[in-house]
Amino acid sequence: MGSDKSTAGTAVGSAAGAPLTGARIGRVAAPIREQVLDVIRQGILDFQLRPGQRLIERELIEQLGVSRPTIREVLSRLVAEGLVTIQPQHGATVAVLSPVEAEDIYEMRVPLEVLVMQRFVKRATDEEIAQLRGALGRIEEITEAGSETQSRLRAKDDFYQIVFEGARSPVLAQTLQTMQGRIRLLRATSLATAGRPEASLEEIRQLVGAIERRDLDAVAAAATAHVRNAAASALSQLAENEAETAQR
Amino acid sequence: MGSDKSTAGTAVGSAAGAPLTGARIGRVAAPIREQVLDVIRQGILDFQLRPGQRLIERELIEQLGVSRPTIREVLSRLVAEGLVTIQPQHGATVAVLSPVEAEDIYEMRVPLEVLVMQRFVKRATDEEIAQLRGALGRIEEITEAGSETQSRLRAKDDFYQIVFEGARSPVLAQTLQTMQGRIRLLRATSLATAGRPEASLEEIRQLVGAIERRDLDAVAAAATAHVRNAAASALSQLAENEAETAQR
DNA sequence: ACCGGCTCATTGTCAGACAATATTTGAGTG
DNA sequence: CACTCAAATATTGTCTGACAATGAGCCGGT
Repeated sequence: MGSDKSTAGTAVGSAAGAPLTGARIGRVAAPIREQVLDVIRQGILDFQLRPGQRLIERELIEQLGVSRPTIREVLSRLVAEGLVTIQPQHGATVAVLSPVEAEDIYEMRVPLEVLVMQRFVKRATDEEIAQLRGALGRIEEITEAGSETQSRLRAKDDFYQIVFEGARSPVLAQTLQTMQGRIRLLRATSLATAGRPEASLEEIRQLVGAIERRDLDAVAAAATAHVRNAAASALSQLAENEAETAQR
Repeated sequence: MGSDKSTAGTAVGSAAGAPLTGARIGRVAAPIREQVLDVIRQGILDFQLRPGQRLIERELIEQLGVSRPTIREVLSRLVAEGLVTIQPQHGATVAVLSPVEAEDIYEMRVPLEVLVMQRFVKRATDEEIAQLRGALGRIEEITEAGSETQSRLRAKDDFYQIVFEGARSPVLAQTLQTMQGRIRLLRATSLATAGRPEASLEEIRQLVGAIERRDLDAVAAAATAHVRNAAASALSQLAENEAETAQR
């Protein structure tokens, strides 16, 4: 199964005499820990690893075929991202987002998302704006087809990816990306998928329209509305879940 | 010097027969890597480690008396905090903040700081507000005494500590704390200390006043002004420095 | 049926090792 | 004398193996 070990190790080695060609494309260096990081993060973000689930080092080692130091480094990184919690003598678990934290994150997201969207307006090329329109189109398709949550999430990720690129602010992008990751945790917790795809879509349409018109105020309004609505939807659903759980 | 090794190791072990007393207070567990993390972070924040300086694993190991995995874990964490940069096959250096990044961070800080201050107004106890006034007093003293940059920074840290506590939003607090850390890097880069202590002090006075009156709008205005001015000052100084360096 | 002790699972930390790559130094040449 | 190429060195990336210490669950005794 997971015998990825060989990936980096052997491969290129000492082939023959060809002295110049052997380099560049070989690209032996695909830092293992980056790969591991991506795998686990994706596992969390795709809900394969559920919030609250324990992440036992030995198991991860076996499944991924890497060594313990690597795993530990990766887990540390994920802690920093807020996707994993470590209890001192007890180990790592996939983070569980409390409603209060979720609310905070949404509240922080509002102004930051306004900022990034306005940046996009100011800095993106026409081509990038066109790409954004394209990404919107894909979201529309998926929503109309009533497709899986997974693919809609992915389409939205693409959308944001374009925004982040065009906004030319790595710091802002990274912060927002982390926040969105944590919020996705929430979605896993509340099983949600907060089924308001149509409303959400319309908000995004508004947003893209405002961006194309380069109307900063409208952009701010649309971004604010979008995040606020998403927050309201997610939190109410969460509250519901909470109530149910409590009743039991 | 750094023979902290013994801290955890020997201590409690297998003393004699006393079966019950050995526990609790002993507190053998002071996670080494947390200590290491604090030491290095503090080193960076106190300018002992200058931006751009290389952080060679072997040296850190020798100086701190811990093992390599520990060091690497800590460095990873610091990367996540934005205080350290790692270039793939080349190692870690203390992060250097570019003017562009700095501007971004300040811009993000504005709305977040408004948020945290408003939260403080809404959630802090009267006692906490009084503590804030006290912290302001200490900043005043230090400023009037024309004391060292270091102690003024520390006093301001205390001030913010109270704000973060009272705002009851760990997520927000952590984000802002990280940002402030990165900004402090900037200060080290531009040697700065941005000598505008009086103006800054007056702004903080305004802020505290608004908080005591529980005037949310005034709080927002004061917080915005404070961050904006700090940004302007820091960035202009940075630009100056840049120009000088370029001339040479 | 409850409490205490014991075993086991898991983490925290270390030491040492090896390969792969970047940087620097040095030597040879035009 | 400047420049290019090759060897030597320094440093990171990763693995293996080991041990102590702590927390959790189980089992037997009262």
